[in-house]
Amino acid sequence: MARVTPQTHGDILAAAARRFAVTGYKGTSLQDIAREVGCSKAAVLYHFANKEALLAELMAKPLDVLRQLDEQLATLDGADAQRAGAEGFVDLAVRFRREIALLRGEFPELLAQPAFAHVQRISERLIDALTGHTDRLEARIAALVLLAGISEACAEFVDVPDDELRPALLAIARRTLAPLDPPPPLDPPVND
Amino acid sequence: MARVTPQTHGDILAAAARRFAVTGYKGTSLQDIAREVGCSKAAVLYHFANKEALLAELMAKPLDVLRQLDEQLATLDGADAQRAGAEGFVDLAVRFRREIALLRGEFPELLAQPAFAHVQRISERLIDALTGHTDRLEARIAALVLLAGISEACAEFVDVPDDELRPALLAIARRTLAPLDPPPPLDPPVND
DNA sequence: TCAGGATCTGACCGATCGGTCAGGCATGCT
DNA sequence: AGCATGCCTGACCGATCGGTCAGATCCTGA
Repeated sequence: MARVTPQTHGDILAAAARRFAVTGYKGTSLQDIAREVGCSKAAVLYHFANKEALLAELMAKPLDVLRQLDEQLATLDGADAQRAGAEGFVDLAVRFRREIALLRGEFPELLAQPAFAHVQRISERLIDALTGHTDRLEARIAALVLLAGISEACAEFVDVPDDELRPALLAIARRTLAPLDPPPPLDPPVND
Repeated sequence: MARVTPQTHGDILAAAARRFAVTGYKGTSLQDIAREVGCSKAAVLYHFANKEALLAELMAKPLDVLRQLDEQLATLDGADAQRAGAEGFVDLAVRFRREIALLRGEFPELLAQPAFAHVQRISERLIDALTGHTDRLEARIAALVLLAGISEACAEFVDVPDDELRPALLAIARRTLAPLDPPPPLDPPVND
């Protein structure tokens, strides 16, 4: 057998990303990953404590960026929050679209895993920002449509270059989000 | 002949729908379903040939409605197709949101199953209709964002009454879809 | 040269998966 | 009564899952 160097760690990570993106987290076995790398399943578990650790390492960077976006949004309000939330999430989604692809709707279950304990609350705050911190039902629905749609589109159009995907998604986001009642920017909106 | 059969068949179907919606298709075992019904796993497999047959029966009606929508869209063009596609899909998604919820991102894999062989092509034609049969990239992305977003929103807001969810989604769809009423003469306008 | 750590393997584990099977228990028909 | 049929069960099957383990192989430094 091909005896390879410690790049195996990275190889395993890359193979896992590829398989997860196609067959999902639950739908991908450690055997699948090992087969794609060309090593034994035991080798995979030598480099990673368990299957969840693999996922956690794959998602570490995007989760960190998401956390930064969350912090930034906490300082904004109204239309500013709306705009920054949309742009921030589009940037994040485009940049990490391969990582997003591998979550493929397993979100509800994966969020229950320890590694993603905080993501649920962050995404709720993100939706809140996208509504401009209003609580109108349609605004909340629009925000969720947008987040889920962008995620899915990024997973689907992995091969479209960033500089085509990003402006397209930004234009879509601008249209989708309901404009706050006062359209012009300089008016501080009222919070409840 | 048709004896007064216990409602076990329907009970199993309902239990499966509930479990699938929470833990997904792959994430739900026949044991789980049997436990929720209060019968044996073998009883589940007495009423349904296999796990896939359970899913197929759950999705039969929504799939039929989707097929009807596909037929209708084949007769339309341009803005008509766009409008009919959006309204038709919103209606379908709202009406069958519980069924949609149970697909929870397992779409890519489930579509590979025999029962859903044709769905892939239908959804491609639906996206095409939502673009007004243009092939601009942004229009295609917008259509996919909308379809995926609506599906997810319907799965998320299962408890919102139809007469609130439907108009909200229609308004969102109208905003999200790129307008093609003024036919694109030359270059699309550059923003920013 | 050789010790020792890093890397990797095959064999194996218990659990659970989807699915099969023979038979038990009612009930209704003749 | 006797029989057939619909409904359901527990026991069981092979496959696969995530994960463990003892040891083989490699590389490096003393």
